Amino acid sequence: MASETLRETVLKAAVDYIAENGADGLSFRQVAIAAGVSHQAPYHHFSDRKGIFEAIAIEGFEIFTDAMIGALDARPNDPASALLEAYVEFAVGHRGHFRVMFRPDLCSVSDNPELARVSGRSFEVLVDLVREILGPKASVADIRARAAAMWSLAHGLSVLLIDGPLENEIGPIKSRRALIRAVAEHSGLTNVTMKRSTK
Amino acid sequence: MASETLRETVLKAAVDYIAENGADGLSFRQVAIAAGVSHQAPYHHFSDRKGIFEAIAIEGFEIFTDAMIGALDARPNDPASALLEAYVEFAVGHRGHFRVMFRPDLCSVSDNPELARVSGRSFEVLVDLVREILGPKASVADIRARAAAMWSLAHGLSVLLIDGPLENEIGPIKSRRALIRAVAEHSGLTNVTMKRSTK
DNA sequence: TGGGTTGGTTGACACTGTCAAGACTCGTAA
DNA sequence: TTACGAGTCTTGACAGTGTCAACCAACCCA
Repeated sequence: MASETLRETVLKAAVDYIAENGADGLSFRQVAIAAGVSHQAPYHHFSDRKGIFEAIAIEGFEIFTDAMIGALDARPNDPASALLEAYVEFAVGHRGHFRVMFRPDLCSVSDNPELARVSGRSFEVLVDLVREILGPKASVADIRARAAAMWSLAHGLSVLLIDGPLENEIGPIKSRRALIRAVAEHSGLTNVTMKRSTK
Repeated sequence: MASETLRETVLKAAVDYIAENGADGLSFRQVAIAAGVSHQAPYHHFSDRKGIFEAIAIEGFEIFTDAMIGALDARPNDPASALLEAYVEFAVGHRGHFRVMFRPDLCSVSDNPELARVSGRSFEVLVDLVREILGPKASVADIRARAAAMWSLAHGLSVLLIDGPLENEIGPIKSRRALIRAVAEHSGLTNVTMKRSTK
């Protein structure tokens, strides 16, 4: 039990640090001594520095997937907007996780099967939605392109928001939700009607 | 002269390293000894580790802006697509620069006026285009939202491409240019007609 | 009772960014 | 010619980092 709490303590401290300062200055040792434990103790819970990032990413993808599914369930008649909003709100609200999840130099999908599984599950939510939007007659190429477009828009907006350049250039953002909706409007990717309903 | 070449050598070596391995493992000392010089020599050309990243970012934004302007000049009747393509191609072709330019933890715009200037100039290219597309009657809010949407789409696609997850999930990409065009098609952000011509 | 697993410790290693001080090579002024 | 000062590079040191190795203290179960 004590071990479980140490693992969780380390994880939480790391996520908080990354949300504030970015992932790169994170010190294995500092996290340990901040948790009141020797500099080597975390090694019993994480294989190495990378192991912490992988654990953060896995936790992040699980929260992320649930958030997207929840948003789609809550707004079934505006699914693309709901997904976009859920994506960006997750990134902003969990930037400690988000900053790690898409950084292959920190946590490689090819090195960790569990990470590959949960990140794949996230992507499936998007692809399933695209299939519903485009209908059964859509080509694979179209599905890929549409998924890439929606993912790019959501991901780009998220990154530009949490890393700061967007606010830096277009000025302070009063309502993030209003901006997301306006971006969605202009993109042409939302406001869609389903071509069929699955399940 | 010899100093100039050392500065350039260090810069080039750093960019190449980052393109391969990401920015975080970059070692000031390794770069120095790889250039055949003492571990302290680069300090006469860069104030500190951050100084290298700022120099890379400034160089990157200059290339970036030129690339976008060149693409707009080359395809005046399809400017939004031209910009999107130029953005993504720059990111892929100069990933060593791109990986640094939008990382405020590595190079902060607020700490370096020159960096603020060149990054602002890049953004102006985008906003000028949006103004042309939307016409003189467009509201500020619409211009902001449209610019944010185009930037997000381009930035997101770039990040997902160079960091790998896109190819990881949708499978191998035969023609990057074809994918970019398909993504542009699916979004309503390209295929626009100018509402007025400036200059 | 006793051995093995689990979770923790201390100590050491090479490597990092950075500070401090010295050395070499110049062009220019005395 | 000589002296000097700026610019460039070197060597040496320091604290902090990730990681390896060995040791210690519980605890569970045969």
